[in-house]
Amino acid sequence: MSAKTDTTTLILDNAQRMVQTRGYHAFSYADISAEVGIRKASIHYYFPHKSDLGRELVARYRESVRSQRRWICLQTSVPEERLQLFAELYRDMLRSGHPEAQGRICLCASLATDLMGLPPAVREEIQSYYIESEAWLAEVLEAGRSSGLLRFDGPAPVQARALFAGFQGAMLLARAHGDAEQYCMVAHRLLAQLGLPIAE
Amino acid sequence: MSAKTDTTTLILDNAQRMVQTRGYHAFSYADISAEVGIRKASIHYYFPHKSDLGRELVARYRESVRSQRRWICLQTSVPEERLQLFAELYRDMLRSGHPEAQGRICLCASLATDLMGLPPAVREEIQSYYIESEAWLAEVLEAGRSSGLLRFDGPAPVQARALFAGFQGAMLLARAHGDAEQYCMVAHRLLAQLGLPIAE
DNA sequence: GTCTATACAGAGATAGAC
DNA sequence: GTCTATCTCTGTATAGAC
Repeated sequence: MSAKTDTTTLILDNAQRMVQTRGYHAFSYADISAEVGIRKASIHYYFPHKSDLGRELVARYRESVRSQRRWICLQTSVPEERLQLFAELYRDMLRSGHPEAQGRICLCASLATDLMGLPPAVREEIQSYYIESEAWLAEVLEAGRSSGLLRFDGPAPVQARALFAGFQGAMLLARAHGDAEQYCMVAHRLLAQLGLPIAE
Repeated sequence: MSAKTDTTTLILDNAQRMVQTRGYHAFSYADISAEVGIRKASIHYYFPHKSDLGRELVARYRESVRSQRRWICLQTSVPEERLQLFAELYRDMLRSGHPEAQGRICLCASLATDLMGLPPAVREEIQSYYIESEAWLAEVLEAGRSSGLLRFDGPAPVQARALFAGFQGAMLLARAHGDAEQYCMVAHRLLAQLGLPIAE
């Protein structure tokens, strides 16, 4: 219950939710102001420019997902289970929010759309997120193949990127269809193709 | 050489390119004005509201892709080859533009990010696009499985959605990595997983 | 059809008081 | 730290002349 409730965190939390649901260019300092309960000008005290806010948003998100991957590695050392738990991170994002999920997708999937219209500093954070995520998946895939539990051809980094692309796209599709469960079905299928026994 | 060059088409072409590269909220009537060479106010003659422009954009795109799918069906009746050609539609989008591809992704992938901040009429067009595309892929997949050339488990519509999600996500990733060829590698891997022989 | 001119709202941002 | 006040720029949209 002792969640951090300092102003910086409140601003970031609300900004992140809005980017995940509406995109970078569709939220403003005025929107945050209304949610957090302080005036527009006060937000500039914490984040002088919107690009500062954007960069910090991605940096924090990267660190958060990184820490969730570490958590996954503590839970299990079975490659299939690690992939399954990773898929569930994104499932939980889609489901999060009020009763009927509003549909939050991966922060970086949302930002990747506007990529070309984003400050360079933000763009680089996004690229790093993708590189990190794909590298982790590649490691897990390779471990699974070595142990004979996963089956796929070609280099693990390519398979990792294909799997990751599937997750990112599945989030977009699930939200467009207005049904978070569509994500789960697709994720399940993607993992099953790797030779996973029926799980979850 | 007799491409339509009427003003309506010019506006739509430029607007589409900007949405595909920057997103819906990151282009304005002023931007189009500069590209097409008429004043902002004149654009309102063709599209009174931006939402009118957005709706027409997706409707035209839907029809265009629909017609390209028909073209694919005329080229070949081999399921694997149809999937391959479909994947190449998106590859060509990523590559299109000036020498070094600027990275145009699927119009609907771009719009799907801002989905919640879009006029309902636009949102419905996008959903229809996804439903159509997935239905076509499901048909092709089922035909391939029947003929013994493709291998996958479970219902074809789910596999179709997983494949489509892979394409959409691969476009996002390829652009984020700044390399359209990454899309090709992922698309190739996605198709190979369906039991395709090494092609192209 | 295309123009000039203008209205109006919202955006990001700053100055300076408390 | 947070406020009020203000600024400038941009975005969407309309009116009316040509």
